[in-house]
Amino acid sequence: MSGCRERLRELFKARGLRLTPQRLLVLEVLEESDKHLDAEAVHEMVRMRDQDISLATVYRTLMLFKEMGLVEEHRLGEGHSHYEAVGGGPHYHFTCLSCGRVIEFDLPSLVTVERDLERRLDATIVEAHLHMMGYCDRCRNGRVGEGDRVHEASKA
Amino acid sequence: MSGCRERLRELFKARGLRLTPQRLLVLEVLEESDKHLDAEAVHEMVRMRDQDISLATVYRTLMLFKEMGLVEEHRLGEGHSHYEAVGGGPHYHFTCLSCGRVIEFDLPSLVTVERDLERRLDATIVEAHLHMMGYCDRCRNGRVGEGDRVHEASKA
DNA sequence: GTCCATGCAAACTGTTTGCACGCGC
DNA sequence: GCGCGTGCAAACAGTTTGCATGGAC
Repeated sequence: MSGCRERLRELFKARGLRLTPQRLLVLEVLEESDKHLDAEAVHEMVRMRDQDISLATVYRTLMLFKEMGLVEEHRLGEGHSHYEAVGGGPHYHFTCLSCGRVIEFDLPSLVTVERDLERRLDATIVEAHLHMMGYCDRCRNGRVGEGDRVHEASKA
Repeated sequence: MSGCRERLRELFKARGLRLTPQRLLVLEVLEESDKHLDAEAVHEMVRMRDQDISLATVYRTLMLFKEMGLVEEHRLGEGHSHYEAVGGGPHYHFTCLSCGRVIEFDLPSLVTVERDLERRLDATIVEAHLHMMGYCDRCRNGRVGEGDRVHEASKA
């Protein structure tokens, strides 16, 4: 973890950026959570450790991290964004149209598809978002009540 | 086209909805354009035929059409939505990170992937959005100037 | 000491809603 | 004529920005 922090510090220095406590906190929160957090949620969690952090700073930090490639932004059809620290984990999403649950999954075969498409379009593909929607196991059978519209992102 | 309109009329009547000139215009505009239009663009184009249509009506109509399955909504990473009349055409999107061009493409093999995932998650999949990002042929070679951030949706 | 980063509040964008009137059925 | 659909303007949510102060380097 402290090794990580060293690399971070260099990453920032290289760009003439400063590694402030606020920025560290935002990154920590994102790395510790395996859920998709929206800006508001990040703000709340960060505030539990530092009362005085502002929502604007959270937004600025998330945008910065996105540009630096440390964080990914997802728009899963709702009116706002969710953020996730980039890591080895699965990168695609399934949303249940009934209970709102978000399930992450991996799909190695999509890489083949990417290669295919690159050739067809003569393009370079940098990123792929796959978003499936439908009804999850819980809702197909026992049907759970709506309302727990949480991004629990159970890894599959 | 008038046959289409007849089917429409029945679709609406079945739900106790009214087929107003405003609703017809919105649908016409979406069907005539092969681009992805955002609400504002639809509003502008509709206004060329009826000055008095309001943006609120456009939004309400788009939402209604989405629920009826006549129109699809896409959020391609920008802060707002784009709409497209559903048709036989390709359904997936590639966005060029340099010039902003959006290219639509088809990908029949994704259906196999869907089946796979349904089994793995024990879920029913209703819809799939695939959004690739990278650099298009024009930008990889000749590099076009940024700025023409249009949704031209060249079919591939 | 320099200059980037922050907090605050106000601005802004895209979208939704309340309400009285108008028009399709 | 009944009641859905409309236009208008105001409300709303999420996000961005201007500015003076504060803190990393």
